[in-house]
This record gives sequence, structure tokens and C-alpha cells, in this order.
Amino acid sequence: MTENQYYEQEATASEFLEWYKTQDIKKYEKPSVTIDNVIFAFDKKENQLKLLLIKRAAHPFKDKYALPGGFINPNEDAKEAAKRETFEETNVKIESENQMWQIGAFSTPFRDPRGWTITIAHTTFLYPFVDPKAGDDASACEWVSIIPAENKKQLPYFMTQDKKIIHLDQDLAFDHAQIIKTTFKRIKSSLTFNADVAKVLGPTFTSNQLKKLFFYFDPKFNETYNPSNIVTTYVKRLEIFQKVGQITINEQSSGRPKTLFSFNPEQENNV
Amino acid sequence: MTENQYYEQEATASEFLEWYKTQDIKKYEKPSVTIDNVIFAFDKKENQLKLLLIKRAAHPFKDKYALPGGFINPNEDAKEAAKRETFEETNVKIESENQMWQIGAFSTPFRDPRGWTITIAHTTFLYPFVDPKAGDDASACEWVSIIPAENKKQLPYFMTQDKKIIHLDQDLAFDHAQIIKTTFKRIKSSLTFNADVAKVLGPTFTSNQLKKLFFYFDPKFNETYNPSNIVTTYVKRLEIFQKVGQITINEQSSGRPKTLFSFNPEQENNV
DNA sequence: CTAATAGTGTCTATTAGACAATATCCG
DNA sequence: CGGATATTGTCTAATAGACACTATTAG
Repeated sequence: MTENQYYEQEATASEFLEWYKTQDIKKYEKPSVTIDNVIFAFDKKENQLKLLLIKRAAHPFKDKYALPGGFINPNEDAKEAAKRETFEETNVKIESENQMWQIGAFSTPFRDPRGWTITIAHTTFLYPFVDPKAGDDASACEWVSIIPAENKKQLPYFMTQDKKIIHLDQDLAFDHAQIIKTTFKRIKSSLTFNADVAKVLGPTFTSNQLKKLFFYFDPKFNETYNPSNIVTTYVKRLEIFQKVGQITINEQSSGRPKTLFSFNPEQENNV
Repeated sequence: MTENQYYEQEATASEFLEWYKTQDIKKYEKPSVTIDNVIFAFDKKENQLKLLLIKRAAHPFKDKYALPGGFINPNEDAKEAAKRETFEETNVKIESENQMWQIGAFSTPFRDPRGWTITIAHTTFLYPFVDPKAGDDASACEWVSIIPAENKKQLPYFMTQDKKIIHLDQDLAFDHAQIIKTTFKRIKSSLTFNADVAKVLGPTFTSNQLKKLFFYFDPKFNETYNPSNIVTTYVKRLEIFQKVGQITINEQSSGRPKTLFSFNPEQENNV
């Protein structure tokens, strides 16, 4: 019996681990592992949903837009890494990990021309909306407006603050277009039982805000859709939201006061 | 301007990549990246759904059950790795990647006591059902019967061929219990619009087989559930399945012949 | 024919979606 | 009061689920 076999099969678990640390293990080649973050926030001034993109300062994909992201560190899990990297690259602080979902790992060979890199994509429903500040890797960092798809065949696209259009299939670095598309799909298909995306609206929101927000992900929430149906579905049936007694007086020009909703604290995340 | 800055910002993309390859890049510490595979198959002899588990031959988690899996290689994506490792460890060959889903990355620190390891979990809807053969890392490798949860509060559990019970929270190595739970949840929540899991049934299947299969993931498909409702939902409305004219004559003892269904080839995967 | 099994049609409850009617506020 | 805005109630269509009834086959 080899020493190896002895420790793997005969020794106790703790003896094995003691021995294992002393071994110079034959190293497999390892990939770099990064995280990327598809960050949504709602700009109340302009009354629209925005996505946080970086403009790359350096090769590869110099001058293309990209998602904030970076390397994962030992002793942190992917979500922590996504929080940390988002802050380092954009100065945007994510308060809670339950504003984040993992979308999945993207591992297509050669997705990064520099070498073997796997990314774990996340999405974040940020609140409050804050101005970003570009870190080292970016020449710029900005909230881009999302132009929602008008029907099922179309894709959303984006517009920078100086009105430049960003198309998913042309203007993004790496496979970030695919990551963004997967994120939109995932949010849409979970809207039937989950509304975490509403976290971008902050602690309270109205049914009309929800409708407007959901429209970015699913064209069925269009002009003809009655916001009261959101109440029926998400408040009465699913009980994801609850009415909070308050009613705003006069932030609007006139009209019946809005009802405010918040997340129902009894609900848990499920994605 | 440093050389670094020149190549990152002034040179062309291909000049940059040429230069990059010659550099001895400061290495970040990298994790090992593995894949794991939650493999389902339907055993027609015993008329039940089974899950493929390995019994670990070596520390850590010696003698615990684990999912087939292993290291991802350069120049392959995660799904290819999952196919390759499944074959190496269990001799089970997965024919097509559209029998597989990615479940997600699991990256909790110290999930592997030997060191920093991130896994990308997959699930596979295998067909045909074949006998496995344990590879090196396993003392055994077997199809375990799945005992479905009877209501929403319960978890499924498993039974080995010699009737030993495997509980998710006690008998599995690493975080594989969590991976399996996440997989069951994911399949269940996508059953409203997707039925890829039916790929375990092979090219054709009956509505009763579908009902029995779905019950493993959602207790609503219980004895009182009428299989004709599956036809209404998945054939008529979603058009995921189609009737294939054939009707089996006499594989059953008596009774009206079954209608056979297959996947509708116009449909694409969407998860 | 009878037992066994599968499929059909129908009925009810729930859910989704649209729209008319009503409520509230501002000036 | 009248215009603006929001919510409520109701109506219809779509969907989910249950169950009685009918169809087919073996023996």
C-alpha cells in the first residue's frame, strides 16, 4: 500500500487533511475565475431603469462597454466577490446580498483572448441609485438607459448619457452581451412567481411603478395593462408585496392619492 | 508612459495580445474549478426514476455519497467537462448537451476541506438507462431510487439497491446535498413552461409516464391528478410535446391502448 | 361479458387581463 | 365644479384541476 493510499483510505479524516497539506499536490492547470455583475437601478429623476456599464480603457476590447467585474479571491464566495468588485470598479456599494442573484457560470473556451477565464455572472437590484465613479480598468463608468423591447422578438438596447446607442450584439466586450440577455430572460421568466427586481424601487412603491418596471423585462406590461392586476397577482395571490397604510399626499400634481406597497417581510427569496 | 500602458492603450488589439503572451503576468491565486452532475435516469424495469451517486473511496468524506464530477480542463466548457467526467467516473455516456442544464456555481469558502474549489453544478436527463461502472475515485457507483417528497415541506430522499436509505442532510459529501436540493427546486419551478426532464423517458412516452415523472419534483402530480390535464397543458397549450400517431398494441396486460407522445421538434430549450 | 386500463368531455375554481365606473385631490 | 390621476369592481377569457363517463383490449 502506498502512503497515498494509506492516508486516503485508512487514516482518519483529520490525519488525511494534516498529511494532505504537507503534500506538493500535482497541480492541474487552473482557470482564472471572475465575477460579472449586471446591475440595475431606477433613476427617479429621469423616471427610468438603468444599467451600469463600464467603458474599457485597455485592451482587449478597448473602448467597448463591459459589465463591472473582476477576480474572485480566496475565502470569499462569488456574491461577496461581486459586491467587492462592484465597489472597487464603480464605487457603487451593494447593501445586501439578497438584492443579488446568481445567473450562472459562463465558460466558453477563449471567451477571454488573454487566457482561460471562467466567469460567474450575477445580477443586482440596486437601491438607492447613486452616481458611480470609474475605477482603474475603466475609462468611464455610467448608468445607461434601458430601451425595453417592444415585443417578444426584439431585444432591449441601451443609451448612454450623451445619447449614443449601445447594441447588445455589437458594442459589448467578451461575452457580456450573452450574459445580459440571459439575465433579462431569467428575470422575465421568474416574474410569474418572484418580483425581486422591485428592490430597485426602494422600500415603498406604487402599482404604476411596478408596471413600468416590469415592462423592461416583459412587453405584456404595456400601456393597456392595468396596474390593478399587479395588485391582484402580487399582493392578493402571491403575497409578495403588502400595502403599507401610508398614502402620499401631494407629490403629484393632482389626482387620487397613490397606494404604497412594500415587500412582505414574510416572503423569502427563492431563486 | 510605461510599456504596460502603451500596449494596453495605444497598441492595436493584436499587438497587445502578442505582447501579453510574452509577459510573465503577476498571478492571482486561482481556485480549482470542478463540475458536478446531478444525473437522472428512468429505470423502466423497476418503473422508477433514479439518481446516479458515487460512494467515495478516499478522504475527505470517505464512504459518503457524492455526485459524479471532477476538474474542468482548458479548452472545454463546463458542459463538455461534465460529459467527460461523468463518463470517466461512471462509464455513463451522455449523448447530447441538450439533455443537460447548468444549475449554477457553488463557491462557499471551505466547501472542500482540501482547498479552494468552486464547482459548476449541472443536471442531466439521461437516456437510455445504462449500468454504471465506478471509476478510480469511487468505491462504488450506483443508481439510487428517488423517494419523492409527499408535500411541499418534505424533501425527497434516496434508497440504494440494498435498501439503505440516503438522507440529503446527512449522507452526502461536500455541499452536494445543497446542489441536489437546488436542482429539484429548479426543475420544479420550470415545470410550468418547460419539460426537459421528460428526456429521461426516451423518444416516446405516455401521459401517465409524464405524470409519474413529474411527481418526483412536484407533489401536485399525485394520485388524484388526471394525466389528461398534462395533455391539455403540455401538448395543446405549450406545444412542448406532440402526439405521435402510433399506439402500442399489447405491451400492457389489457386495457385501451396508450397514446404516445414525443417532444415537438419545433420547440427549443429555454433554461 | 368482465376486468383492467386509458382517454374524453365537462364542470368548477382559479387566474389573467381588460375596461367601465368610482374615488380623491388640486385649483 | 372640472380636470387629472388612481383604485375598485366587474366582466370575459384562459388555465388548472377534478371527476364522471366512454373507449379499447385481454381473457
